[in-house]
Amino acid sequence: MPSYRLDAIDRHILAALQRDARLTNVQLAEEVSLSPSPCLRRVRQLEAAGLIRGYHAELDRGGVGLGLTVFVGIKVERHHEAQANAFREAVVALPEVVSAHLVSGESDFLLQVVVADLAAYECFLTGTLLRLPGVSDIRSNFAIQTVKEHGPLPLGRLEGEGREPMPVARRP
Amino acid sequence: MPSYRLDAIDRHILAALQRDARLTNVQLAEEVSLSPSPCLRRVRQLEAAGLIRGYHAELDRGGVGLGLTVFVGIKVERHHEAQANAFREAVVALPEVVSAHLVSGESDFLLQVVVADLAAYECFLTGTLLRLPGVSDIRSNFAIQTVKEHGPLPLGRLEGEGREPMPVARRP
DNA sequence: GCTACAGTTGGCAGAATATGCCAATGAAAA
DNA sequence: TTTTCATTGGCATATTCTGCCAACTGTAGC
Repeated sequence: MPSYRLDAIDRHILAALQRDARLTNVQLAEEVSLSPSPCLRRVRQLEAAGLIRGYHAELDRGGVGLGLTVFVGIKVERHHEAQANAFREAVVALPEVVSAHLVSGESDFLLQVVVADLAAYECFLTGTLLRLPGVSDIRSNFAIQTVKEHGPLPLGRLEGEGREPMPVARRP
Repeated sequence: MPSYRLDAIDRHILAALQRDARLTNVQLAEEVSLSPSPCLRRVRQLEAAGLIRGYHAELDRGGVGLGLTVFVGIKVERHHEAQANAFREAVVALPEVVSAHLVSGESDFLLQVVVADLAAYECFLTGTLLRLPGVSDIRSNFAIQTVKEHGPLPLGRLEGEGREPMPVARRP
């Protein structure tokens, strides 16, 4: 289990696959100035190391009939640890919840919820969210306009083009 | 320009590609119980209709050295429309900003920002965000734990398995 | 300076896949 | 029933995937 170091080519590969996950290995190899064999090997290594967690199609939410995105701030009663775990597990299992983070600040959790319309959200809020274990307060912020979405991670911000810039641990 | 209607097979295709964008067309065809030819044709149609906006690799943020995610609420002075546009364009151009929405509620905009660490965020906040045009207030909520991320859109919540459920317009 | 060595690369070949074309199928309209 | 139209499945060819092996590069040790 060697600990992993990303060189410039690895970052180039990650950036390219982040932009277009359906690149052919031949295309990818050409983009990063490598022949297909070592390119594929690097991709497999990045996958095995857990740096690439998956490949996903990005869908048009409005187009598939999911027109409403809501950012939901939730406060929970922090008395029991078991209750907090129950809350987390419940949230993970909800298909309408696209992402959920424990955050600092006013709310304890920040959820991104995707539903068809306001009626569906009302149903989800009163029928599901408000009944989750330990919830003490919910604040719903509706997305009125999407300015930017699914932006790529800023890999360019890591380090220059140095040889072996950054030690990276394998999956914890 | 035929307006688009999703049937059960289309939704199945979308769900599968959302889960794993590197599925082979042969695998995808088998999963949706179609032969490769019509399967590929449907995928191409879904892409052309704009329902599939792209395919992206999901990276491990910590693994690539981007260990800090911050949700940033921003209030802007709403006096000039031109100023609001300038703000939007500036935000879109920032690589650290992974997503940005105009939202209802306390803040006007909600940004998701990804940086290496707290020092990088301090630099980004004081050197970039606070200097954006029209910003009047900024509230930073740090992600302490990621409970769920990149959850698939809940296509199952759309309609039953009816024939031609839902009219969908082409790209606006 | 020279040798041994570890890691990486590039090329090759067989298997699998992508993709355009055409006939066949099935359902709705006349 | 017949016509029409959209969709499907199969086929052939070009491209790609992927494991294997030899060559190369840079480093450490002698």
